[in-house]
Amino acid sequence: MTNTTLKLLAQQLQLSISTVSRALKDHPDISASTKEKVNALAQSLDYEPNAYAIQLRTQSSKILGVIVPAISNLFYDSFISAVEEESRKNGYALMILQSSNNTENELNNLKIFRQNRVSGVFACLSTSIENIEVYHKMNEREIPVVFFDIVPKDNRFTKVRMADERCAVIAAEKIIQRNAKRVLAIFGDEGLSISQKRKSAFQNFMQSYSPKTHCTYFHAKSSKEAEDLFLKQASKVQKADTVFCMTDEVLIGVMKAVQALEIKVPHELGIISISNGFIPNLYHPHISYVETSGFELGKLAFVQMMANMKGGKTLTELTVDAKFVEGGSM
Amino acid sequence: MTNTTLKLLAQQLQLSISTVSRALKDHPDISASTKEKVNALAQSLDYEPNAYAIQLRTQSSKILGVIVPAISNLFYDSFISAVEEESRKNGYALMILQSSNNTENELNNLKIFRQNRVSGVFACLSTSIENIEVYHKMNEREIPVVFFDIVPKDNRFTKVRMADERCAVIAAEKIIQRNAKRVLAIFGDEGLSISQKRKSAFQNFMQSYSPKTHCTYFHAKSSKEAEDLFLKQASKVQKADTVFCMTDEVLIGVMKAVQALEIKVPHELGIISISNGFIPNLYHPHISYVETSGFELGKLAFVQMMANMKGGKTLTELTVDAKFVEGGSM
DNA sequence: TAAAATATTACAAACGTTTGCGACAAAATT
DNA sequence: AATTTTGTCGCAAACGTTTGTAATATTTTA
Repeated sequence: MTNTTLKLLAQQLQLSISTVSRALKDHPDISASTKEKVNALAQSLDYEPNAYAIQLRTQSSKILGVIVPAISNLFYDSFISAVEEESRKNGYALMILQSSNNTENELNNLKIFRQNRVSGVFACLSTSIENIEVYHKMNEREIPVVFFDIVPKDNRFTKVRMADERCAVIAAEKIIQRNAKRVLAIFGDEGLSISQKRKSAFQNFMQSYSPKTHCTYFHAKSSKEAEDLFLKQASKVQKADTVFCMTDEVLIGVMKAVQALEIKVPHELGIISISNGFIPNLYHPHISYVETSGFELGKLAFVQMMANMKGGKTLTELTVDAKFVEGGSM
Repeated sequence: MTNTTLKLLAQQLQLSISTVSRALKDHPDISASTKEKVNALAQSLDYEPNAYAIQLRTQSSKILGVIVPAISNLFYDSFISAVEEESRKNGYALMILQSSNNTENELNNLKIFRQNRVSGVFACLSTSIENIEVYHKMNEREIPVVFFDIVPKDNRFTKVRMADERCAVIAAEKIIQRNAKRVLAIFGDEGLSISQKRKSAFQNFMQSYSPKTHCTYFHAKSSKEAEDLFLKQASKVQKADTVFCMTDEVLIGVMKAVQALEIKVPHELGIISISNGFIPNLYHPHISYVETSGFELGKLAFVQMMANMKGGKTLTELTVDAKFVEGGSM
């Protein structure tokens, strides 16, 4: 069965294509009576406008692109979820591609976006950073780019991200409030700037406000690494009374070790992490965490995208603030 | 800056549009020398074919639609991840929409798909089932639909799903092997057919092969429900020595209770679940589970989609088999 | 009643491709 | 030398819209 088009409607109604087109969009030029007829027929033949033809004609698509390192990721999928929700409300559809943290994929994805003439892209940089030029190419083509989470330094772009340093500082505050003596702080992949930022913020805060607290710092790239690391530390004579986990990955590893060693939380060990909340709430007691909501970030990113598309350039770096969520682990 | 088009290339090279078009796709009619020239210019002006124009002309898009209840879901995101990977390899891009288990959204999403003339859609039914007619509309328009996970009974469609009954049977086998005396079996939402199927398969198997084993059956819609349920059961005199968790949700709830009660796994309690593996591996010891891989399901779904698009109708219901993964909880 | 204003509809070009067919030359065949 | 084949390339239509402008009919105004 062939799709019904304006032409078909026009023929059946003995009208011109343009009249039909205008009738369907309630154009004032068209009389009420023909509008009725047109709508009735369109309904019964269930006419659906061909998005491609529209986009070709109007040179603007109702599609937004999203590039994430991975879709199966606790943080990103809540981001996507939020963006999708907002997009749908505003008549946009999403095209989601994953880079798998691979530059080649990322470039490929961008090409697909350009070829599909998306009207904007949300991008989370893959960890290899040399490839920012391509994003300029997008801007040249007047395709706004909103970076999220892992953003470039270049301030010619619009960026939204979590208040990374704040997260670490809030965690440090709580640790000090708890009156911790020996702290084990495990951060994420040392190569990522986000790890560095959070680490130095944490370190500085601890230094300034509680220099007597003994802190040891580590990095872990995977939950396995974090688990091994914690096990090793736990076998030492001077055990930590508090552990800070920068990421969900780290927390997962630590928790496995904690369960294996049957350490009592929070009596023997206080735990605090940075997370969107899903993982921390898997345990008993719930782990206290500083919340970084991909959901809110998504909402914010969408607002920025709209601003970019409507008005002129809004080159800003916005951050969504973090808040502490009390579990029972501190 | 305006996008470079075939027309532009043609003008600059003093060639016709058709020649340029053919040159770019290595058509045998075109001489090697002009192919070179065309490619060179296309390269330097970084020409990108306009997907809309192509799709309008060829009446076939390189876009596949995916409808999932929710993107942020351990199972679905691995499905999406797999489909995305396969799609990219085959030159397709994905348009992902979430129904939020809401019929209205689902219909809306389908409309978007039709308007964007996607060349196929992967759909997971939202739990309200009356709306299958729309999918017939898709088929009438020759847009193949591949259902996954939650599929309609109607066998005019192509379906892929997990071997639901098998999963439950495998779990039952393992429970019998363990020589369990008292089993607590907690299934998912009673309203879902998948819960019913798994339950009766489990029940039948236990009846047939180990009638002496004492089993109690429950349903839980959320992890909180499962947690409360387990807590209540654990306070009884006759405690279960084995618990079966049909879903991740259930497992999460049970594990919270288990941790709260400081029950020793597997000595005091054996645990087995059905899962894709993420949640079970969060605990120590790892929870044994029957694997249902969204990933494999995604791969399978894609193959079916391609078959549907190429050849004629392949109306089959395929299932991906399940396998037992040993953790330390049994 | 003629002129002007308004209401309603139609025409046609354009968006950027693809593709069947025809045009023309050069090369090969008779 | 006349004819056929082959190699290159261009013309033009089509995909389904949108939209500026022209055309016609109807009403209002002077």
